[in-house]
Amino acid sequence: MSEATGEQTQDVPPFRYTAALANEIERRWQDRWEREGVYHAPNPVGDLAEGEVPGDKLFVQDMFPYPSGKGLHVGHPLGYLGTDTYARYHRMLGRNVLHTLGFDAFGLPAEQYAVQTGTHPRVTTEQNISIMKRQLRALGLGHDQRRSFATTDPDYYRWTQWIFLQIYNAWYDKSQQRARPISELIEEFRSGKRSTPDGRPWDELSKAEQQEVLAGYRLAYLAEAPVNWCPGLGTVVANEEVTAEGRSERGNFPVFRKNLKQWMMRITAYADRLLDDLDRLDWPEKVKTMQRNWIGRSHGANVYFRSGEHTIEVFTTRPDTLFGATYMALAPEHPLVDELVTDAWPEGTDERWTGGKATPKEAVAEYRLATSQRSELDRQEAKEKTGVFTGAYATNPVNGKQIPVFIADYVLMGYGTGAIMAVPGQDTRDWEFAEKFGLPIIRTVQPPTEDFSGPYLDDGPAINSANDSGLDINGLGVEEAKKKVIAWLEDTGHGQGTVQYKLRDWLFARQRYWGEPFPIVYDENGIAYPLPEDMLPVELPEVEDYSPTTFDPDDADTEPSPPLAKAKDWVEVELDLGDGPRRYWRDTNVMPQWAGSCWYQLRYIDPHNDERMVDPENERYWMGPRPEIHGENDPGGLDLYVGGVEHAVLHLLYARFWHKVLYDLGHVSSEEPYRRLFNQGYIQAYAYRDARGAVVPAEEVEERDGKFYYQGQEVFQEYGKMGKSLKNIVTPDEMFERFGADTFRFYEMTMGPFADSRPWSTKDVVGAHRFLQRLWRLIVDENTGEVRVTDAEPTVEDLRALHKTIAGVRSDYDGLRFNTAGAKLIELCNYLTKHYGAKGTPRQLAEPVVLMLAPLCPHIAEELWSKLGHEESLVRGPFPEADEQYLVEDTVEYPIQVNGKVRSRMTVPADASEEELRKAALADEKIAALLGGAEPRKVIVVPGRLVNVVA
RNA sequence: GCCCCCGUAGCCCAAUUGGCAGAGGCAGUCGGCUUAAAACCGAUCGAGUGCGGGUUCGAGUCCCGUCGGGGGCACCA
Repeated sequence: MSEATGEQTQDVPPFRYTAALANEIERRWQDRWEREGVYHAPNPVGDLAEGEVPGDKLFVQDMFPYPSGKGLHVGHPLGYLGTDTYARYHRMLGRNVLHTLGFDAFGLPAEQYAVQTGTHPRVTTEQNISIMKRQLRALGLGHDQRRSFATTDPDYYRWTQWIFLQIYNAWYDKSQQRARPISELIEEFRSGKRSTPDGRPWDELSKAEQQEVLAGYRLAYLAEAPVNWCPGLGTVVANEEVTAEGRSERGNFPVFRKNLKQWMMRITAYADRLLDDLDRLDWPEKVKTMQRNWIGRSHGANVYFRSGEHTIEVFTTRPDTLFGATYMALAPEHPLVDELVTDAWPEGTDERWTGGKATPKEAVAEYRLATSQRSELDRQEAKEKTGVFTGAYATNPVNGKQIPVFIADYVLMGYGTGAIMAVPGQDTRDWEFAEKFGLPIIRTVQPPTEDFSGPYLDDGPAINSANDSGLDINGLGVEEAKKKVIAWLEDTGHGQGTVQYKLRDWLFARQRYWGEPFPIVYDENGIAYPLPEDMLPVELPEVEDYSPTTFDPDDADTEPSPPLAKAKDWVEVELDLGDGPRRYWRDTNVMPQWAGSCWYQLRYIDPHNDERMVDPENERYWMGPRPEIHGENDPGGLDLYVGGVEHAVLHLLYARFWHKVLYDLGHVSSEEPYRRLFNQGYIQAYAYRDARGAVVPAEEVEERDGKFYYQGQEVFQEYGKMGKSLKNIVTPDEMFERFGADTFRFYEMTMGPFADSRPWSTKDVVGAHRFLQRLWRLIVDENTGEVRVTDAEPTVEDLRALHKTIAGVRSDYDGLRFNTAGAKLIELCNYLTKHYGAKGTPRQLAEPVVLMLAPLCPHIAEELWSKLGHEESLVRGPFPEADEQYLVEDTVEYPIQVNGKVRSRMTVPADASEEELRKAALADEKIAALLGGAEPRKVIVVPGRLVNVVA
């Protein structure tokens, strides 16, 4: 059986472009590229400078990969190949291109492995990085390797810590809308320009009191904050890491709200700028929308409702509906509830309001207990509105009406003021509540129809909205009505216009080992001290056990104890921080994984600089604003950032925040890190399950007549991510072995639009392979290995085909349309094969084809280029230019339509005027016959396209 | 529940942005090479654009409705 394969290979011509030959070529060129440093991009200054740099530059970046130990599947490199192709194209055009790839190497998998096996996470991480580097190298990526690093390198995280200190030592000056050094704030306090909270002079405050005041301003601050404590993991998790069911995304353990002292980042100070500057970015609209929703700015008003001697403050985005407020609802946790609740039910209290209790106090206590016992899941899934009356009434400021005050769990303490004015006429939740509790419903916006039922949420003229104190908004639209009501509230002292955000401050601490330690120590009184720059980096200590202390997953009354706390010798240090040698205790938290990826683009620019995070001159060159190219509003940043849409909110928002702080403090010249963002699609794959629902190996499934079979049994197709559990993984290594890297690259880049997700199909890869074989054969004799190009002059037809392709391919590469660029190259190759397959290709045609292919398939292109007699690598071009004279045709064939349907065709000179086209079309026999002598009503002439006769 | 994206040959995808529905690949069919085969070569077949309306001289493209697939957010006042 196996003998057959041996005979097969004997028949293959010795110099055919096979996988084996491809592999040999690829390895050889990868070695040469590395040896010659062809992808090195010079900097203006510093250790990577080589004299004058070209003014024309391009900074391309892929989203930071985590070096997983599992190795890559064919879906992973998609983005890297896209940026590589784009970068190569621009490098060939003569631009200075910065493209490299580092590793976001702190993270949980290595730490969990350490917990299980005792292997140091650094060991695992370094192994994984070297595996990944080998795979990336085999793809033929044109990275400047000198600029690669991992976030776990002390040389890198030294600067992550340094940036943390910059943020810690800064505050947000609202009047100037920018961050300033904390020292300037202290000076304002000291000089009395700004008064302290209790009015005492600054220097009379104790150190602890001063620190407490400053903590209210610092952009990185310690706060007793409600956090998501997960005893099962032994750590606190961010909101984003908690599932809708109130459990940890990882491990699926219960998560409890608990007050703990934690590092926070005051990202909310930047909410407006983060929102407004989205307009200056060249990003997918989808991602901008997601960020806008996440920041969630809403304009509205805070309104004061008097209830006895208390004032209940509510936030509303619809102050125009104030006349329709028929009750109030407070979050059950609202602090005012205890004060408001009355001893007895007012006379005639509706039974539905009492929760079946004898007094409001009992009802409130009961309801609060019930609420606290319900899980997040229950509260979210509950469709039925619940609540109880507090016994208290409040006064609606616009009309003096007394309205009942309820507590209800659909009101959240964490949003707005934790209290709402309920307007059933214009709010679905309030409507449902009002119906259930028999509360009045007053419409204050006119619905479009008389028989409209339910709450009306859209715009319309205000009704029932006027009082005797000078407020009348009847007839006004929502926006105008809002403005007028806000003005009235402010004039009369009943409220004021405000802005609310959904965005919360960023919880910036993890109780883990494998992360950046904080450059902070505490004295015996718990006062925090930032370490001076010369004590950086604070390196991770060795520990015997990498796990945080975990607890019974259901025990909410436990406290975090991070692994670093176990390194006693490291935690307790004697330092001289200016007050002489004293004893301090290190912070035992580490930074979250986002920290390292918030600023890595800056380090790519100046990876070895040990004086600064990045030299300003280098930063300005690679990232500075270029208004002359990108318009006067250009914020600067990367020229192209490519990655999956899954990072639309968190990573991209956090990185923008850090970058803006660094900009405010004068460390960078760009206002945004990523000028242009592109989300590549995902490569997915089919998977198959048998009748029992068990997954079967996708590779062994056969298709017959639209049905699928595995070992003779019918199986059923589904579509999803590549992964072990679906048994549908295909690896780049398999593809290299069967076809070579260039074939793999070409297939992956041309199987569909870069932005779209699409299914992998191994059987289709052969198409790309055949194309490269054909192209190879145009230039190399398969039997002798000799170059078979000729000095023959190409025909005009040849040149038309060539230059049309050049123009198309250029614009496709520019627009990241690699699939259509590839199709155009195949088309040209097929044309050449047809005309010259038998007699050898004119050099004038062969060379441009090779050059145009180079961004997609660099190895085979280099090999052919060198066979064509060029000693220099084609990495820096040239790239063919289209000659206009071959792009215009002498004659054009026009379709002639009658009433939009093609009825005839004509060939006319390309420069025919509209009038000539019109005459020629009407003179056409078939058209004349169809018109039957009648005058056409209208003739539409679209130059270059068609003529349409309207009969 | 709300928001966003996508439905074009058996399959993956093009279509100068409102102007002749097909560039390219896979599969199929026919032929060549071969004792035979194909991860070889050549030729060829194939959809009126998910469905229903509308605007227009003209709609895959714009608008409305609907069905299907994917993604994001979610008692956010």
